[in-house]
Amino acid sequence: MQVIDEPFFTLIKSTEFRARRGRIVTAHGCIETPTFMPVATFGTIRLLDFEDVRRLGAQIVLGNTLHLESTVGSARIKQFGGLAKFTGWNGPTLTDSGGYQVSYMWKSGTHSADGGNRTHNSTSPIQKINDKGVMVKNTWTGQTMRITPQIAMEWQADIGADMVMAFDQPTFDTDSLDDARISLARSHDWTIASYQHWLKLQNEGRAPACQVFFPIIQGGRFRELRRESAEKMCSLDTAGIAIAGESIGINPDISAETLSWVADIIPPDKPLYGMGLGGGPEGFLKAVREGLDMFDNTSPTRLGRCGLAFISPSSGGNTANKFRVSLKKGINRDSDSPVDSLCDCFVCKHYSRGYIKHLFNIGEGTGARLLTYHNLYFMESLGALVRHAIETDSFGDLYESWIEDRG
RNA sequence: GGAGGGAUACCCAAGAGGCUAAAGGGGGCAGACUGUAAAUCUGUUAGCGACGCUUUCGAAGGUUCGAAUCCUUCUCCCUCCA
Repeated sequence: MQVIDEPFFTLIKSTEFRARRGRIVTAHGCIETPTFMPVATFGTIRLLDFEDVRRLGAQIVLGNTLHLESTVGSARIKQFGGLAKFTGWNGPTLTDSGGYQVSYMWKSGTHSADGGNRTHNSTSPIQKINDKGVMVKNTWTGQTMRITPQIAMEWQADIGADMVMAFDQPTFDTDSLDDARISLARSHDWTIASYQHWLKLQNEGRAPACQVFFPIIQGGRFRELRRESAEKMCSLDTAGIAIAGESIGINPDISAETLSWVADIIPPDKPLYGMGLGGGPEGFLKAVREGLDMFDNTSPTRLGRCGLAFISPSSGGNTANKFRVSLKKGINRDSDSPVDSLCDCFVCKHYSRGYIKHLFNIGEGTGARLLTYHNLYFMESLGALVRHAIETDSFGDLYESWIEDRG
């Protein structure tokens, strides 16, 4: 692993609102921010290969520690020289710890708050959660796996991504203030345990020298908890900061509000990563406006597989339709128009809506592949537009042209 | 010419006197999709002046309190034998 002289994050330009232009330097390459990061949960972007991923403009991809450990295994990835080499991507990578999966798989069963412990139904693969960690049934092998903050960081050290995340516990938006406090306290304990153990791993040379750690701000829908969490997470001497939870992942306005609650606490020299930031193009623009530098979301890939494509305002995209069009709808049967009239991805250059509708009708996976490619290209292009706009002091104009003023 | 089998909603296909406006698929339409238990899931799919009414299981009659279901005739399709 090469040694890097440059700082991990450089703030290139601050601008109107809180939008800012930055650059992240990793051992596997630079990342211009703000940027969208495609999700390669199992070490692959579903239906694409990494040649596609490079071509569509991705700068970094995500892997998920729980999914990788449950399948190929972190030890084997280490033998291959780390995630970037193993997958052939060879570019910057980030791994999520699995904390999110634990929480939402737990939540998907019948659950109730119970002193920070939750009772659950038997269909959930999460067998037990307590302050020390989690017992999870491996969905692929059926084996029971133990996850603690320490174990999660060891797996991430071996997987060897450029950026690793704390093993946290997301606060549910539906939690009462008392439950949210309990959950947040555990999340903080786990994050600090994650960080301390990761520092140890790095000192021992088990974690790559150029790997960096991100703690995660939680706190759900409570301003005071969000601020408390931000203070605590930012007090750690880490290269970056992440913010997460349902209120980051779902509604763009709530995401933006949540970001605004903590904006003054985030140090300007740390990149801010919105985990699973939802809302597609709208979410992206609104979060950038509140100072977000990097974010990921599964929607471009998942929606693409389900027949939904992102479209720009030039093709009728707006906040009401979430900048989406469904290529499965009958109205597209006779359409020889591209998915998006201004997009210059190979899908929009060569294929019509009618043809893609036909591919979905016959159940041919190529349709899903084409939309996966388009959607990721779209998000990466939007990132490039945003960066250019910030550089040329026109972010406000770009924002207005996409997000209409609704009173 | 003779002997069987069949016809059910947009399509395929269950049902063999009341619990059937009619299972299940497909297709259509609508909706959802967070750090991917997801190329997935959910709802809906005769009509209307909708907690009710009207029409509907190839067609026309009949039996019955009640028929997609039983009987008669007719139409069309398939298989086998001449």
